Amino acid sequence: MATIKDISKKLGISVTTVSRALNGYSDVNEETRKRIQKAAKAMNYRPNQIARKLVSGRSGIVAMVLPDDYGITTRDIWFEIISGLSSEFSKRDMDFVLNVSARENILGVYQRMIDRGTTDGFIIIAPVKNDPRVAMLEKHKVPFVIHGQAEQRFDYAYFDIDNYGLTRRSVEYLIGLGHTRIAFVSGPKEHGFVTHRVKGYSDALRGHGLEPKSAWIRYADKMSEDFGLVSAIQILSRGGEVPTAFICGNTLIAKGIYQAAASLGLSVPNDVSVIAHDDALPDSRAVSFDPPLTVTRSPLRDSSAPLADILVRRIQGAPLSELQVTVPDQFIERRSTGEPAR
Amino acid sequence: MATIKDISKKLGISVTTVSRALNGYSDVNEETRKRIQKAAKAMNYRPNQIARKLVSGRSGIVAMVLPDDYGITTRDIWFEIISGLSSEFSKRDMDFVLNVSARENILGVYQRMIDRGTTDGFIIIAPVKNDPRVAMLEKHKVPFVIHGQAEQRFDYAYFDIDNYGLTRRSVEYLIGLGHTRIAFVSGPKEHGFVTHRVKGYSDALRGHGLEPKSAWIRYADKMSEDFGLVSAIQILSRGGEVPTAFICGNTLIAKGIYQAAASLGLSVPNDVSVIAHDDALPDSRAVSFDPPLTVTRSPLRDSSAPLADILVRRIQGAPLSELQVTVPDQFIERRSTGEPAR
DNA sequence: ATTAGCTTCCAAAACGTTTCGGATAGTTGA
DNA sequence: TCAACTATCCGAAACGTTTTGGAAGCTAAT
Repeated sequence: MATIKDISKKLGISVTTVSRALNGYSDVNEETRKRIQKAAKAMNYRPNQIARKLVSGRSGIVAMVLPDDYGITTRDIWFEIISGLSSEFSKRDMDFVLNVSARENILGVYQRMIDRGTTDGFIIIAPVKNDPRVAMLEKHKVPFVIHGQAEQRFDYAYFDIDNYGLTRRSVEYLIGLGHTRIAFVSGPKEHGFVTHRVKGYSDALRGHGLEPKSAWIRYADKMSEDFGLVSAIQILSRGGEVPTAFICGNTLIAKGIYQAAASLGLSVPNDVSVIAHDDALPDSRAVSFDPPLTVTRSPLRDSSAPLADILVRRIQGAPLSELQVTVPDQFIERRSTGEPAR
Repeated sequence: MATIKDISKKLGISVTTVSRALNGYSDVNEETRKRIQKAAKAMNYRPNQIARKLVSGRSGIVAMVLPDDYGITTRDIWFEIISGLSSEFSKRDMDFVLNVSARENILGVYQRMIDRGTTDGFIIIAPVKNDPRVAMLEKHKVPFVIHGQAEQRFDYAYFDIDNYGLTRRSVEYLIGLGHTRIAFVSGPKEHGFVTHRVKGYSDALRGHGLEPKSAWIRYADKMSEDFGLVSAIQILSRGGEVPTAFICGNTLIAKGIYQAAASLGLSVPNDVSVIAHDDALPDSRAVSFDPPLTVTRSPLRDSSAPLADILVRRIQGAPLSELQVTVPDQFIERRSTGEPAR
């Protein structure tokens, strides 16, 4: 592999100048730069990343650590995230290191990677309250970006959708249709996004003089079709008042609720309206539900590029204030929502 | 972070000796070594991998590139492989870089990674005939290991199960039970493992004076439940002779065949025997089929460690002859196979 | 004619290791 | 006593970059 020295020797130009020419510094004559670039291309020169890292202190390597169980949803979510991130970092000429390990070893993996010091930064997904990963990375001053918001604090880089607003708008929309009894089926309590969604849901209800009922708020360990099915049947077959609408943490839960409704002889949307948040995974398409599902939509795939950007800029030392991004989602009205029966 | 120099300075011992002490060379007094080790621990010294790599010429990084479509089976297979490999390399203090990209860009990704030169070696999975990835890596003399065997050639490192023997034994077993009409539903023709399996299947039949019928050999683009279902129905509802047994490339196909049998009012194993190859993915457990599925079994998970070993040794320059491994599988007789009806 | 400033270049140091080729002192063998 | 070993240590070079701190030459302003 050609090195910078080879170019320098061949052209009779100092190593310094070659380096600076190739790195776009302004203190080299445009003509010399051209010559150098031409030679570099001719000799198929590629900067040795290792050497570069030794002096710059950076490796161009970022990492993500995943649990080997399904996590809160399905492997499809992991895969979607992995795909997006790996290709985004690849575009930026960085290496995306993945480690999948047993949940109980994850902190150990972080420790080892931090110790080895080959990793410029980490991406953290599915943050929980007082996330120990965050604590560890902060302690060692390793840059990271969180997908989602874990804490009430705001001194870290994150990218998130507007979880609060998303349920808030769903509730407003349903109330607008005439609903007053609205259930919410979401994910595990300890996850930040769930907290925010519940708050958005509750605030919206209270804003219209309705008091949220705890029996109508369900927290899944795993946001699956099964959980949607079970929750809906439990909620709908309990004595007394039943909800006329369901808000779902994802489309899988919605699918379970469709099934529950069918099993109970109820129709969507005539008897129950259903609305879900849609991560737009390639496999479960809300539009091909029957009836097509009304959603708040923010494609998971769209988070990859911003996450990569934020992490890169964090590594370069950009101020935190620029690295805290919340994006709006899209509200898509379809046929799973309508006026309540009576 | 403490460096070797800090230790050297603190102890008044040369950098060389510190390095050699820590790396277990014999030309350092045991007592000095103790002192150095103690100091290293006290100062929380971790060798800087990057610096180490600069001199050794290796990066400690291996990579795998995957297509972003489902590939021949499901994402679960990818995830299983990724999990296994990433944790194996992690154990070896190496970084596992993953890149998921559109199928048509994969060669470009390889090219870029090769050019950057930060990758010590690659793992190639699901090889096809005249695989362009193999050609490219060979051309650039980059070490790699193949999961499976792609070619008739034998001058590359690979790890594989005995695909030929696996179908061969399945056929022998079924013939032993009295079957003479046996179908085989497998994966895409261009994949090496399919070729080998078909050969094992055909050879076994011919060995007993039976001629394989091309109508009873099915090649799936995607080894899915759907393909099993469709294939079985097509084969079983065709006029004339129908098979009394099915051999399946994986358990998903078997599941499809179970469903086809049920739909056609046929019983497993009374009307059709079913036997499959089982990669032992955590989600689809052959033992909980109804009836439990007879399989040739070789857990995909078990291939991670050997693959990692082989690649590491390839990178270190071990001779190819030691790096070509085929492992036997386990034959597990369950209740999906029996004597043919008449 | 001097100073200041700009453009263009470069030698050398630095990053943190490993490794090469000794050097020193003590011990052994003849 | 001298040569040959052995055990233990070390200086310096090397890996391929980037960065620091000028230097040289030229132009423009004073």
